[in-house]
Amino acid sequence: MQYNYRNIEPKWQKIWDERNPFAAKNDYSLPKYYTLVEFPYPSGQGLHVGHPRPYTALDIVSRKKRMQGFNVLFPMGWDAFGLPTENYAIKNKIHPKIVTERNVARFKSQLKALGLSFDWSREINTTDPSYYKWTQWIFLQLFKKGLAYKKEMAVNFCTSCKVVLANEEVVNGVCERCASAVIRKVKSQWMLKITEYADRLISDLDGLDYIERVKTQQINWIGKSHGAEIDFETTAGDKLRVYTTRCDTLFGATYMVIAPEHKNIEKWKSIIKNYDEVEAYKLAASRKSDFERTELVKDKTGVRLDGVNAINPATGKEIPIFISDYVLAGYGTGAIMAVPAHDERDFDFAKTFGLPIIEVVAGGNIEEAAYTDVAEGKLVNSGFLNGLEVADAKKAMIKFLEEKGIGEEKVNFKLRDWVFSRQRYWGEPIPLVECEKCGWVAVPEDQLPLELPDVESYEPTENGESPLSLMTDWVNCTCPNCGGKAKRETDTMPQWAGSSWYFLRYCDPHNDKELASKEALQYWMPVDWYNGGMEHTTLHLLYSRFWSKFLYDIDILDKSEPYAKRTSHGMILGENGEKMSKSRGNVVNPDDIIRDYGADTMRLYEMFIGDFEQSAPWNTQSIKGCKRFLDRVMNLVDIVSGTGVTPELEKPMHKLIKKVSADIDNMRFNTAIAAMMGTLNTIYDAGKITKDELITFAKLLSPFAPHVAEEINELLGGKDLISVAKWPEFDESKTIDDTIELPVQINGKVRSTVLVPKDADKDAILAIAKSDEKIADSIKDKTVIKEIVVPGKIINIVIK
RNA sequence: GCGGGUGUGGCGGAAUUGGCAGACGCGCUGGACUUAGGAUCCAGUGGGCUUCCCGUGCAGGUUCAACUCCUGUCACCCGCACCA
Repeated sequence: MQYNYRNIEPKWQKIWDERNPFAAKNDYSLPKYYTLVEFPYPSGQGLHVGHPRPYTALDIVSRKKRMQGFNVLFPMGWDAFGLPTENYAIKNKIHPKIVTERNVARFKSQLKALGLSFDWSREINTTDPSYYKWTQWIFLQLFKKGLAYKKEMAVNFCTSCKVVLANEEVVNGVCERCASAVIRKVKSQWMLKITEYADRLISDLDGLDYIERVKTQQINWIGKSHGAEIDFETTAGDKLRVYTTRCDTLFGATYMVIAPEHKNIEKWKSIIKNYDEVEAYKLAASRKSDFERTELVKDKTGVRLDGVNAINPATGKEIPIFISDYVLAGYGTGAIMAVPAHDERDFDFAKTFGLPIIEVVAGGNIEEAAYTDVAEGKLVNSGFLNGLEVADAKKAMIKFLEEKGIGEEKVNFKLRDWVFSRQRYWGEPIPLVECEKCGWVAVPEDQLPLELPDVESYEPTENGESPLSLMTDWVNCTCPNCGGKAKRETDTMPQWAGSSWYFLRYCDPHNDKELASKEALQYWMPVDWYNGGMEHTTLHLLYSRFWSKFLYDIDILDKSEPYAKRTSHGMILGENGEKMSKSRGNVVNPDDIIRDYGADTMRLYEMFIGDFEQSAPWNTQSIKGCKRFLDRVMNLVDIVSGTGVTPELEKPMHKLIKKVSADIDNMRFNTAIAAMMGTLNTIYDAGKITKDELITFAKLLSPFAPHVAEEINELLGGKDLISVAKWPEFDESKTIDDTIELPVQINGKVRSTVLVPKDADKDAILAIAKSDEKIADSIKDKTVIKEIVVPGKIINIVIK
């Protein structure tokens, strides 16, 4: 039976569209399963073959769960605010809304051509005012609870374009579009206090089924560290506070370093003798990003503050103070005590500047390198700490600091608050007004959504303000509080905002009273299985968990964690093994693949390409194998005869059901397909198959290649959709062979294999092994030292 | 630099988690069918000095047994907070 995918794929897609068998039901008494994939940013390039990999994977999971009787929610939408659309709009003078509509239409038709079982009736779009009304509403709740605040922040500013740039738009320190110098400009920005949730974001990971590397990456990103803050007296008559995780090494602090932005520099201006030099260094540092600054370059740079010294509170000695850009203003107190003997960065700096290196923990060779091991070594040269282990020394030091009132224990996080302002047009307007009398005031909730006004130009303004700031009619307003003169906030939200809660909207996407009804949220949440890229592990995943916890705290959600399970797929690389990108010219368009091989083949290949969690290079040649497999499966329709069980296929079929079911649950799609290929070969060897067996085979195949499965089912007389048929079950006893082939090793090398009954005991197995001709030959005239029999696994005879 | 990960035939990968390394597929070789083959079918396919030996980035170690565990080392990939 030849099959023509160009006819049958559109045919079944149309039928699915009409009958809508994949819509999630609003019957909350059914067992539910919520599968989620990251909704795409609808870029101008359309889908590339990387997109369908995770979509197909969770489509397979969703289809299987439906066939197992679950009420499945598997939705799709568009994360459509963002920079590329805005830049395209600026360049081509087209409204970003139009650009977005176009891109969404293209993406949607491409996704539909893949036969994905999304519930399209729940489609959402973050740029839709009926959606971002609730994004704004959540922001207002954060604002009202004091979790949104304004802070001076450095931003990238192109001196030529007069535009605030994203980090990505800064390439080698210059503007991506005009190659002019980029400076760090200080602006007042809205911030969200995600750091208040830092502890919970770590501890609540405990009960969750996230793959391990996602958990560790989150924990490390949040970066909880235990340490102490210590005050150092200075010769300027004031104090300089540092944060350290190694307060035990205080006796070894031979100098101090403060960040170039540290406020004391301004304060000490009159007593710093080399202020010009310091100022010049500050300027140079302002041109670097944090990333460039912490990158360990060969030579550390810095300038000593001539005229001010600090006093080490442990030794009482005067030590110099430097500014250097390896110390960041945003972490800890923006100042450190430098212990070159036990910190690599301090060691390098001390070597460069010829500063004293004093060993205070024995165990290393500080002539050669800093000794940073905290598990081993005792304190030396450290007064009252001498002889203590590092951990004990830390405790003793904290006690000392607290008694003297010059410091205390302190927990610090690497996690920083979330910069929530963008000086851009294509984002959700921040629904706040600044009143001359009342300060920042929330736009009343009944006035939401605060819609994005139409502007003439999407370019940010001369001074780096958002394009919205030019719309005086829109900006000038009255204060909702006192009725006085007020101005609207003209910054917009980052793209992260809309994606921080979208999974909640899917639960009840058309609700105009609430972001979603309480019942819908109680029923559907949490997401049972969320798959997405590793690149979203630290930002999107953390931001959305943060918002969920906040919504839990204000009683919108009854669970504080949004995702019960999180997995991550590997990237599909170009044929040359490099990341697919337009600039590398190695992008493969799924449209071409669907045209030449069909959607089922494309789906199958993307799942067969390798371990789902690992990246794999695309190879158009290899697709043929998947096409051949589907052709051969279709051909079974011609040899099918009778009903019931074919004796030689009974066990292979039961094994296959078991294997495919387990592999889907464990996201081992590649081996599930390999098993189906193997069984198909067995069927061909047998040369026959019954109708019942072929239908079972089609059911197992249907999550992977749904069009082919539907077609086979129809050809065999099936009236209902196989996509929602009952998933096959297996009989465990029929998956076990009566005899097992066991390898027999001599001295760890396989010399023969023997067939043993499945329930034979060790002695029986050994006897069979020894009666094997080859084995008997090997052990005669030799001394047997040891005999190892692992039933079901192996026999190893050690001889001399 | 910091954090996370990967390394197995010509290629993508598999190996029940310490038990036959290379399942399944691509490619390749030979054959069948054919006017034709970039279709289909059949057989073979890690390497070598082929009763045997070697082989999972590299160097050691533990074990009856190591792709799997331990120590060291090299290479590559992803993220680094205004790309999404």
